[in-house]
Order: sequence, then structure tokens, then C-alpha cells
Amino acid sequence: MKKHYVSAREVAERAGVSRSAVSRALTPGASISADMKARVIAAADELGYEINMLARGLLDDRSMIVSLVSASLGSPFMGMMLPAITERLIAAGYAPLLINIGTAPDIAEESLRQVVSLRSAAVVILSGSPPGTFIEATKRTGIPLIALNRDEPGLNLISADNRAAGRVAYRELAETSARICAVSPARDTFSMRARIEGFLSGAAEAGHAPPRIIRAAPPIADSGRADYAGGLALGPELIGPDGIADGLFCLNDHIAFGVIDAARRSRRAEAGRDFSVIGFDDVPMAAWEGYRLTTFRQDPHVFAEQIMSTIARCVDGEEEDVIDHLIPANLIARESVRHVG
Amino acid sequence: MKKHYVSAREVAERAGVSRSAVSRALTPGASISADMKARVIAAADELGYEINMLARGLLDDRSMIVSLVSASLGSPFMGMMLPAITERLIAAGYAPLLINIGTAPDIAEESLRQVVSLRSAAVVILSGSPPGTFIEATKRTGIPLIALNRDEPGLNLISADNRAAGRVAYRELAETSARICAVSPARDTFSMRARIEGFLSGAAEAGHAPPRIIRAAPPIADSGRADYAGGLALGPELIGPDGIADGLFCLNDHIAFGVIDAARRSRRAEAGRDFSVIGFDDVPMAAWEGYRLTTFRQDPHVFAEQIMSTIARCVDGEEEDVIDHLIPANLIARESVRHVG
DNA sequence: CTGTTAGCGCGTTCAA
DNA sequence: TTGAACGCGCTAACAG
Repeated sequence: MKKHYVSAREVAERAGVSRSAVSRALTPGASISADMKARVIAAADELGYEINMLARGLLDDRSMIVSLVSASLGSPFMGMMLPAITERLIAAGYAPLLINIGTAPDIAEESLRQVVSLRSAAVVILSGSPPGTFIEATKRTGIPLIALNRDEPGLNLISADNRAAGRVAYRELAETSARICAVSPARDTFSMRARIEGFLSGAAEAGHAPPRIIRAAPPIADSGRADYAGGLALGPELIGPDGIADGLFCLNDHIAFGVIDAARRSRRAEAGRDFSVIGFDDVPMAAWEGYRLTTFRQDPHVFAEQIMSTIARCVDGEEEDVIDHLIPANLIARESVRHVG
Repeated sequence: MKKHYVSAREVAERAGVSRSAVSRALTPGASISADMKARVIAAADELGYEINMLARGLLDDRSMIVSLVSASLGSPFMGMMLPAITERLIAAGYAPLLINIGTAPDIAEESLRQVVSLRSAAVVILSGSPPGTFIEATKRTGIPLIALNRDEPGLNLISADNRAAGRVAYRELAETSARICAVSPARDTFSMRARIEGFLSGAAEAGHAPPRIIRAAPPIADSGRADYAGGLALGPELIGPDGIADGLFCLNDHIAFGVIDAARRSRRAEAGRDFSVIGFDDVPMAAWEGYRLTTFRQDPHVFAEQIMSTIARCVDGEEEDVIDHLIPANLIARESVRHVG
């Protein structure tokens, strides 16, 4: 109970071979006899040996750690992405490190230190805008940087096809609604802008006047319910007899939930009957009885898949050029959009 | 652009001192003159030097990595815990590693390998039951193991006071309801059992007959909506004129949402008017207009706080004995419980 | 107070 | 094919 971790030296002694033989036995493609390889592996198994990733990483200044950066760890979108991504990373032998930059800015600095000093194999920005120091540091150290749903030149980009989704949303609403508008969250992001662009171009293609874009009021305090609260507050002026709209594209599901609840309470108006709503994200709740929300789904597994192949490309390939990949966002039709006729 | 990372050696050369002087300048409490310390730190800042945690950890077989193990990364409970815990860990200089054991069992083995081979400073089990190999490995290597809401002898335990909450739930419901029962999720856990125990003892203390405990049907496929679907399916037989209950303790919020939606649809019965419901977890949605759910809150920051102090205890202290700490679960009163009178 | 030396565990030379 | 020696970056023990 004194020495806790078993080292390659002990394996070598046990197997009666040199220490470098152990390295060779565990290195694919190293020149070693079948006999010796078997002996070493047997000894390693008996002792429960596992390579020390700290020492291994020290050699070529690269660990098997992939840092996941998020500004909104608790959001439903993260709740969908995190399981998919971590599963794939772990299966590929990577260790996912979680970086929470949602709160204080000094936290971001501290976590950047972690990322670099642990020699991350890659950094994936899942949400939010990391401080410039983050991008600068990864550039300087050569750590590959992958960003989701962002638009930063010079780094690897993976985004949902927000533009296309916006166009589909407009066309869908135009089938049954005349007074159409979009509702965006208080905080503007690249994704939101792209969705709006697509929405506007959908109107233009239909020969309609540009629809109004309404922005929710900034949240008072709790960000966990900001979007819902925004939709709830906007609902009354949007929906109903004297409301300004009967067809809504809410830029995320939570805004839609807020609008639906507000309409229900103040006007007794029901989505799918009195007006149409389309959301974005397909959070689990969108399928619930109380909402049955028609919404766009950005498949987390497709994102994860693309992240993995990008990491592989950056790590073993010597290619310097960055990728810019688009993931389809599919409309999940439920009952919050009125039927034709 | 050839050498990516700056080492202590380079800092030493820049400052015109020995390499060990650099270590001393950065080690609190080392014996070094103020003049030299200033020179070293100046050089370090200029070059952007940061300690290589891989090399540092190699020395005493311990990294600053804390592994977070979860079987349900996407659950609302995790969505609340993760931000709180990672924020505290990072602020304290630790790097949170995410281990997803929710899916395939071979993934669990692979991630265990990561945890050990990266020399984690501690392992925190947030949810789910890790395979025995996990516990065995941490014991063997001496990595401190902290488990949330579990009951495993021999490791550090932090739990919400589920028993006390169960008793409060019964007493609260008994104020206005005569036919009281509890609804548990399909999958049984330590937390759920403790809540039920407290619920039953609450009934006993009131001199009432033991309330019925209903278990939701096991989910078909998608675990993300399992609890909601369970509540939804159970709703009709529970609530209403010919239902068996008018006071429900749902062992988590999502079950409560399902029951509420079911009652609304099939009986036009409203929680807080026609019957009472109490949930557990206080997920953000519990505060929404559509539910206004009275529920128990296990404060994530209190959990995080306790995790941090336990880690500190395990790391620098030499104490071998494990802790067993209880966190209060507070009732958040909203409108899903009928008023007295 | 400072510089030199040793060694953590690993992969990879270089010689045999 | 195999073993011995080296160096990755760091801290701690030792010597001055």
C-alpha cells in the first residue's frame, strides 16, 4: 500500500526484460518479437499497468485532453451536446476537460491557464465568446481550436445551417399566417443573426415585405430563465386580437415556451389553433404535452461526429487550413403550427 | 513559431539566473530574495511562461485534475450542478474532467483508464453507479472518491437530506389532502428510497395509514423524457373524480410535470386548485407559468461548497476517515399545493 | 540565499 | 530484435 501506481519499470522487472521493451510492446508497429511482446503484456495485465499520461504527454508536449469551453453549461442545448460529445471523445481515447467561462472573467483566465499548461490536444468552443486571450494563446501554442456556431476567421468552424432553417421557418409560417415576425433573445449571437438573415431572405423570395424582428428585453438577473421570461413578457403584445402577429419564429425553444404560456394566460389563445409558432433547438420539453412545439433540431451526434473528424484532421494531419462545416437543421413538425386549410 | 511552449529554462536564461531559481520564485514560501524573485517574475511575464502541469504532476503522481463522473450528463439536475461545481473547481486551480458513464460499459472502462492515468487529484461521482472497478481502482491508487446522493460505505458521501424532505412533503400535503400518495421514477436510486422513507415516516408521525407508493412504468427508449412520460401515463389513474389521489409527492420535478399535464388534458383538473403536487429538484421549469410547481431545492452551490472542502480535506490532510455530510433540501412554495381553508 | 544535481515515467535514439 | 543511455520540464535535496 505504499507505492500506488505501477510503472513500466516494475512491469519490466516482472517480465524479466528491459524497460524499453515495455514501451515497444505497447507501441503499435514497434519492432519486437511476438514472444517478448506476449510476456510483457502478460506482466502488464497482472500488475494492472497503465501508461502514465502525464509522462507520455511530457515527451511531445501534447496530452490526450480535449478542452470543452462553454459559457452556458446548464443550458438545455449543452444538456444535449455534452453527452454526445463526451461519449465520442472518451471512446476515441480522449479526456474531455470542462471549461466554464460563464461567470467571472478572471475564471476564464484561470481556465485558459489550465488548458495550456495541461497541453490540451484541442480546444472546442461550444458556446459563448471566449476572451481574445483564448484565441491568441491557442494560436501561439499551436493548439487546434474548433468553434461551434460562431464566425471567427482563422479557426475551425462547425455550425448548424441557421440560414437555411430561417428560410424554411418563413415559408412554413407563410402557409397559414399573414402577420409574421421573428422573436430573438436579448443577447445577440452569430447563430441568431444567421437565423434572422435566412428568415428575411425567405420573405424576400416569397415577394413579401420584410417581417418584423422583435427582440426580447434583457434579463433582470437569472440567466437560466432569461429566454423564457423574455417570451412571456412579449407574448401579450404579439398574440391575440389586437396583437401584431399570428405567425412567430422564435429563435430558440424557450422563447417559444414563454410566448405560448403568455398567449394561453392572457388571451386564451392556443398555439397551433389561434396562431403558429416555430422554435429552435428541439429541447426535450418541446415534445411535451403542454407545448408540442414544431422546432428545428441540430443533431448533437452529427456535431459530435464532425468535431471528432476535425480533431483527427488537426492532430495527425499537417494541414494548416481550417475547415468550415455546415450541419443541417431539420424541422421537427409537431402541432404548434396551424394546418393548411 | 518553432517552439510553442516556453519552459522554465528559457525564463532562467532570460533573467540570467539558474533554472531552480525560477521554481523558487513561483513556489510560495520558498527562500528567495525579493530582488531575484522580481527579476524572475518579470522574465516569466514577458515570455508568457506557465508551469507545465504534466511535468509538475509527474513529480508527486498527482495532477490538478478532478474527475466528474455522471451517468446522466444531460439531465436538468446536472445542468444545475455542473456550472456550480466547475466554477468552484476552476477558481481553486483545479481542472474538471468530465466522465460520461451513461452509455456503454466499455466506455466506463476507458474513462476509468483516463482518470487513473492522468493521476486525478480526486474523483466525484455526481450521478449513477460506477462499476465496481471504479471504486476498486481509486482505493488501490489512493485517489479520494466523493459520491453525491449515494450510500456506499468506505467513501466520502454528500447527500441532500432526502428523508427530512420526504417528511416535510407528507406534512405539507396532509394539510389539504386526504388521499395522499408518492410517485417514484422507474429507476430506483438511493435518493428516491430515502425520500420515500421520509414520506412514510411523515405519515406514521401523523398517525395516518402508510400512503401508497406508485412507481412509473419503465421507459421505452428515450431516457431524456422518461420521467415526464411516466408521470404523463400515470396521471389519469391518479387524479380526478375517480382517481385514487388528491395529494401527490412526485419524487422529481419531471414526473410532476407529466402528472400535471395529464390531469389538465384528461380531467381538466388543475394542480393547486383540484389537487396538490410537490416535486423535487427545482429545475428552472418549475418556476414557469405553466407549472408554478412547489418543490424541493438542493442548492447546487451548497453541494459545490461541500465538495470543495472535502477535496481540500482529502488532499492536504492525512485523515483517512471518510465524511458523510447532509445538505438541507428546502421547500420552495409555489402554487401547485392547495391553500388551507 | 543561490546554483548544481538527481530523479519522476515515458518514448526514442544509438550500439550491440 | 534487444538493452543502455538520453532528455522532456519540473521540484527537492544537497552543497556552497
